[in-house]
Amino acid sequence: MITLSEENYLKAIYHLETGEGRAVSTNAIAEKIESKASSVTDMVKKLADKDFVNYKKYQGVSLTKKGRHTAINIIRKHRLWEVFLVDKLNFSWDEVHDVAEQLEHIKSPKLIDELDAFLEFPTHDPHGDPIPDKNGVISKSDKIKLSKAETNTYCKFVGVNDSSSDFLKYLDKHHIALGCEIKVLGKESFDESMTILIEDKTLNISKTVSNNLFVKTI
Amino acid sequence: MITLSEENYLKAIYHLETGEGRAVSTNAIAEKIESKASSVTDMVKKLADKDFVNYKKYQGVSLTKKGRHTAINIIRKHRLWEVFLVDKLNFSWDEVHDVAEQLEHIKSPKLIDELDAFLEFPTHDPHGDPIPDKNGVISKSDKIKLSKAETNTYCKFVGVNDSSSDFLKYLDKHHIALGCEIKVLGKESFDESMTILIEDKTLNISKTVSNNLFVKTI
DNA sequence: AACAAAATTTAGACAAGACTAAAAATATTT
DNA sequence: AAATATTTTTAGTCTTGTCTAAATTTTGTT
Repeated sequence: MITLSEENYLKAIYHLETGEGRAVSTNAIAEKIESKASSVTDMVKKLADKDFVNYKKYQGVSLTKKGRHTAINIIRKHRLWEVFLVDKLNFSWDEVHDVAEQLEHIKSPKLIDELDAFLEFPTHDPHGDPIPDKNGVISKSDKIKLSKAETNTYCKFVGVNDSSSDFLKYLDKHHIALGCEIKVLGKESFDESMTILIEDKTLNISKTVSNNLFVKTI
Repeated sequence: MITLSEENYLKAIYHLETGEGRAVSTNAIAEKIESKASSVTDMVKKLADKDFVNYKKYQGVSLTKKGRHTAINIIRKHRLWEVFLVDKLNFSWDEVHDVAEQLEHIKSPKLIDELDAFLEFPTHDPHGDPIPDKNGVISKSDKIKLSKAETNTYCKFVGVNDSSSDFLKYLDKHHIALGCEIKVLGKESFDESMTILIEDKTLNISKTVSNNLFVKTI
């Protein structure tokens, strides 16, 4: 049996591991999980005992196959619940995270598969992140950061990097919604801000914003 | 903030309190929650500190207004989730309990009201139990135990007393479903078994069964 | 009313998960 | 390569929720 706390650690380690190539540091986990490094050391030992992670003192942590599988399953649940909340219960994309953090820990062999079917097997959550399938396979995507797109190219907005409520509300305010078409009109070299055409309006966005929008060129 | 454990205690106390008229005993709570009396004493003190229950040493426990309100809200969540599982996710009525026990603890101001609306404001759960409304009001019903029904009366099956998986499967096997019409054909005085007509078939049921079926006379 | 039985509470212990402060190992700088 | 800074681990403590065993109160019986 896996505890709620253990699940949260695995999820954090998974996200850190896929960001960075190498073994995840104690400090990085502590920051992500908003705890202290000493607490992480304790928990990581427990996870290693249960064969969820590989751990050598002072050398960082990596997920085992079992650990990765478990983490992906939690992420699958999280994202499916997000789709449910938005599609069926009128939540907006900036409201779903905290509730999904709770729902992702519900344990039922049947529940998630039925939910998946009920939602008609969605492939992406409301923020554009891919939903792992039953076997833990995650579809790769050729999305890039908008900040990397060339001037005068057309692209489609397919996901966010930062899914904080504040950022999502900023996007709503400017009518930037998943699926929108964007034309890159130009970039300023001094502050790396960018001018884009979206929904027939020109808009100037900061580097921070363009770095947190994923697009596909079309 | 209320913990998961505290919520489970409140729910247990609520169910025991509405069964019996008087204050709930430590032992009764321990049995319901499958723990030990000493653990109950500890927890009950904490609940009293937080003004969820009234408690005097050796004198049993009763819910305060705040405690009852909290308990009813948990029961509302439990029953709404049960409806969701049965109506939308193809769970059968004997499969929902364990999952609903987990889902009832999800905290979100918005989630339950939206779920309620999504389910079109159901009044009863899949076992025939009433769903408290937003304000904690529970519809009273004139249901009686089938064992109390007179010979030769007609009635409608509206709820179960025992909602254990085994009992529910027994009912499924004999095609006894919520809403069925039942005619009481006779009772044996020596073992209090009962012969009924249901779905055009006669069936002999034990006292245990007739005691766990709620009906309304029609 | 006194005694036995049952129920309840207290005292002390334990596991999980977190923390602080101090020690140890690794990284970085000069 | 030594000195310093940073990171990580250890040691010891705390809280929550549970337990067992012993003590206490209440209840039931003669």
